[in-house]
Amino acid sequence: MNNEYLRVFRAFSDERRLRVLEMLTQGEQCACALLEELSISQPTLSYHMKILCASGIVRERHVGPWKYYSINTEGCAYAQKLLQKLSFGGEDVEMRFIRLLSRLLRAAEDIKNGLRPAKNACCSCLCERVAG
Amino acid sequence: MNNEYLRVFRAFSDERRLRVLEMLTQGEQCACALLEELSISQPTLSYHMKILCASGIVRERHVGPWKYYSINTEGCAYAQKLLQKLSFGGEDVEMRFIRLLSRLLRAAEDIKNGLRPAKNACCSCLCERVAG
DNA sequence: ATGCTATATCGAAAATTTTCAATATATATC
DNA sequence: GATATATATTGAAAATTTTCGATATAGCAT
Repeated sequence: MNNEYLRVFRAFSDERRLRVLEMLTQGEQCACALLEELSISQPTLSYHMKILCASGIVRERHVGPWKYYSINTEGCAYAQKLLQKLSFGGEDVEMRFIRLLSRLLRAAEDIKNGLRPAKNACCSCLCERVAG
Repeated sequence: MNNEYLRVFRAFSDERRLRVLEMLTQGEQCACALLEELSISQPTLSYHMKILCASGIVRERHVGPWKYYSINTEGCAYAQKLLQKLSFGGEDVEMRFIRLLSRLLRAAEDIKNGLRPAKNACCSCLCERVAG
């Protein structure tokens, strides 16, 4: 499976990162503002911001020694797209049929060879076996 | 922060769960089909399916001793809504202003008392201090 | 009821993620 | 240059998540 999804969704799977995102919805924030609000150490903030930026959800901007963070609209749109893809998918009926068929054929083979059905042989297969 | 977000997004933050979701986009699948495809033990599948169902992303259906899983469209729509909320947020300019103001006031207080600026006093404060 | 299969739960080990003190790097000021 | 501040990195401990063997529960068939 494509780890693209993981890189993006992982950003949302930690309470501190979610709080950062929540703060950023109120507009651009500098690192020190975030540090003040969350009660974590500076290295910990750095760690989380790296993950958020790597996911594309957050954008960073340097000004002298400081760093400003803001929501990256493009990255969020991409996350939306990935989520949508997982939610509704390709409706690939053909692929689904092929998979089911291969399971049925395997089961039929077993029966022909006088073997007992394998464990976890699946409902569909068993039903077909009964029907056939 | 509301853990609602965490419960939903955590569902997407594991490779095995993402693979399950990917399979479910091709239509309803029974537990044994998932077990066959992923190379994990039965208790592990059970563990992941519980998380997916608890998040509302996946729906389960019993048929005799078997269990069928499918994408829960409502749950996904909800996830979309949460993601959108985090992406664009409330645009609460007022809140942002209040926070900035309180930081400035604190800095001003420090200066009045002849104190040096605290570490991590933040760019905004420093700028204002220079300007004022 | 007994035996069989599918799934769930428990508990401990394994793997991963998060945390922070110490330290490094980068930028600005003097 | 030296000094000070902001952020990054390292490395090891702490916390959390994932994994699976053993076992429990539930449904079906004989």
